[in-house]
Amino acid sequence: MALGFSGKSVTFGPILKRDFYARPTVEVARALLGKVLVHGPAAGIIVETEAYLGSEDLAAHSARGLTPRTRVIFGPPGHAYVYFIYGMYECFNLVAEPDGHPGAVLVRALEPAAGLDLMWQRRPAARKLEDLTSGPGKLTLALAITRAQDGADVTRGSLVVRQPVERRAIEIQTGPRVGISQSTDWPLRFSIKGNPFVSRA
DNA sequence: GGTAGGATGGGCT
DNA sequence: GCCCATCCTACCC
Repeated sequence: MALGFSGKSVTFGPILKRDFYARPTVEVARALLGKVLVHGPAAGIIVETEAYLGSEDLAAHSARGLTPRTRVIFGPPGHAYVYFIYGMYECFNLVAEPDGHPGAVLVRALEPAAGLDLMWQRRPAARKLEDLTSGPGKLTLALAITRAQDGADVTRGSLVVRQPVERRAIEIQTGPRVGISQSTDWPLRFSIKGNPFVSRA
């Protein structure tokens, strides 16, 4: 069973190629809404993203420069940046911008689209469908994305982003990012307006 | 309906 | 030693 934006079934189209990611981070963050994140048998439609810029964005991990943890953000686009947070959770990003230029898009929420049984098993704390993947730590649990995928090429392999077969018109809601303490006023959070799987209205 | 507080460990100063 | 790009539970309307 697969859900669409309005409950209709959705199948998956071609994998997004590297040039999709090789452009300004904000463009990538907006363009990812409605695309399908697939990891093995589990998949979800991306409904909420945040852009983290390389320069002057003090909320971005890359603001402190290239370190062992942040090296992937400075590398070629179309790769996964996965980091460990609050001692318990992992967050999944897609690297944007040309090689050598930092920039990453945090995927904050998905609409479950495939592998629902697996997701329920991996998310025993979830009480209802809207709880399964409506947050950055929730969706990595549901899709079994861990630091083992840090640096993975998302244009090939088992962790990829696909075009939905049916393109639909969506309205993008823009606002400040969540859970940060610096650069808090920048409008770098994007979501599909009205989608019930967004982490916060 | 709402929120305060705790869990838990890696990264960097 | 402090700061986290978070989530869940308990408890209170």
